[in-house]
Amino acid sequence: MEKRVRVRFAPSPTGGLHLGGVRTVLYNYLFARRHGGDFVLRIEDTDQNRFVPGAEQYLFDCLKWAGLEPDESPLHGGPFGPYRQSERKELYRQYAEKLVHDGHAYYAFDTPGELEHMRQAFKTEQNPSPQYDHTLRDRMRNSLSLPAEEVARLLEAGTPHVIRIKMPVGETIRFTDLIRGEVSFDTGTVDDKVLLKADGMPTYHLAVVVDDYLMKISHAFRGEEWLPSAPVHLLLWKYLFGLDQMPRWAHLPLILGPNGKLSKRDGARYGFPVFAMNWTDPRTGEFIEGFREKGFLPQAFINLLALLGWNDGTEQELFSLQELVERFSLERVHSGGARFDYEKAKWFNHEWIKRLPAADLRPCVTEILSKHEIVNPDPSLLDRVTELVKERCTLLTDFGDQAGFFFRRPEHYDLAAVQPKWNQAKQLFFAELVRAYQLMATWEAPELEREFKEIAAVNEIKPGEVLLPLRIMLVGGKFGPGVFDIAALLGRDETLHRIRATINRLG
RNA sequence: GGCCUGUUCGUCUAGGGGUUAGGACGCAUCCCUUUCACGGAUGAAACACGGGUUCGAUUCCCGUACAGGCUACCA
Repeated sequence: MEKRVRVRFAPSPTGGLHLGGVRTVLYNYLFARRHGGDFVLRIEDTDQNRFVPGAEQYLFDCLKWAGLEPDESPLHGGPFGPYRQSERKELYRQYAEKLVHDGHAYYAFDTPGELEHMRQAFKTEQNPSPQYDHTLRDRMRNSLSLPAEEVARLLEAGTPHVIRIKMPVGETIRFTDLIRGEVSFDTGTVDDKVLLKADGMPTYHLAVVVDDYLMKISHAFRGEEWLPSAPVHLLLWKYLFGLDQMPRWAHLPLILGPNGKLSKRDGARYGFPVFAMNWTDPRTGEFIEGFREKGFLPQAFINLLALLGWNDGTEQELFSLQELVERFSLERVHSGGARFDYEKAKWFNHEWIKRLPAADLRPCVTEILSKHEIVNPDPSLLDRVTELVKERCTLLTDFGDQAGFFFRRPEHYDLAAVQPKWNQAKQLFFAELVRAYQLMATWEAPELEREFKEIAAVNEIKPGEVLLPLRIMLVGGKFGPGVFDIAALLGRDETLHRIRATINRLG
């Protein structure tokens, strides 16, 4: 049977989608598209306590914005559904029972209190966090330590219990990670992870193995934080389905913040977004800023994330999603963690704003302008304005300041920059300029500039002395593109109006 | 503490037994520009440390240091 490439991303809907999460999705997506395979999204809603309303929809909204929509998911459906772990609950128990039956797992009846007691009792200087492992399991209450009759009686009585994997001793587990090569573990150092919880729900360890098998996943990418539990998963594959069926694993390097692993709190602390889109946790009211609302283009967001730990070996840094699909390869993913640099992130965004034509930017710019109470701008004017100012916009939100004055008269004028040097001569100059501009046959930037300079020459005024005042008159401050370009786009009536109005203000 | 994974300019990285160790962000200086940007030029800035292997190690091996992750009936 043909082995198809099927990659899987399995987030938990606990709220928010941070940089590392999006990058994992991205690499999944790129790999799947590159190899003509399927991108499967499974939702890890195992822990009822941490399930957050609205979080799943938020997740899909983020993926949609970034252009990384999966082929199979709770939302899209697919041939191997359901894709929500909670809806697959019934599936897992039989596999856990099979493991018990085959001697690879066991029932454990220890209560949370007893576990806590064990951790305290065996805690030493050398071993600050004792594990439920082969050295301790005989002293706990489980089907390995208890007499068979006792176990049967407890089970019969419906005593709450979990199923734990029985990690073997003295075996070396090896596997080849797609990114870091051969990785090995000594089974004796890994604890007896819970596979099936007392509420009947599987833990990630069991669920991911069972689902990857049932959903015919061929490649699984996840964060490096999962590496320590890889031996558990590998053993589960060996016991349940055979190692030859196991997907290829790739453990992605972590994304680091200014100090240590990037956390959602880093955003507020250092002033940059860490989630794809704005997210407010309904439980705590905690708000985390998103790249989208901060003014990032999805193209830039994808681009910067892809380059955080990967490059194609050339010096190219700007890639469209399509180009990434064509060039992506796991072999070129760096194995070390990458520190997120907001300055570089902004550079990517700036580059994308510059390279996108005005028409592509139109929806974003329109949205930004509407926040400045500018609605229904003339599309052709909007595009010309966008083209003119985009090179000075690093974030989309910059269009508010950079383009707003084309559609609405400035509210504030930096008169202080003009007033001290304002005099009779300049006043006369501008009066003459207004008269001349009224008579001009055309209204193009080069002619406006020529006329301006001629009048300045006649009045024996250096153009530089009246250029800044003109700028203040038109845009209100010391910013914006070339003054004559602005005047040209503003049109004759509006330009003259703003000049006259400001002259009056200057008295 | 134990286990796992990493380590090239401040940051992202290229490279890989012999290189003037390359690029990008950021920074600095200059040019262009009578605003701010864009663009152009130049500059400062790196192979964590110690052993080994080798004619030769930044590159391979072993240690050490440092960093990060994991060490839950969370994922």
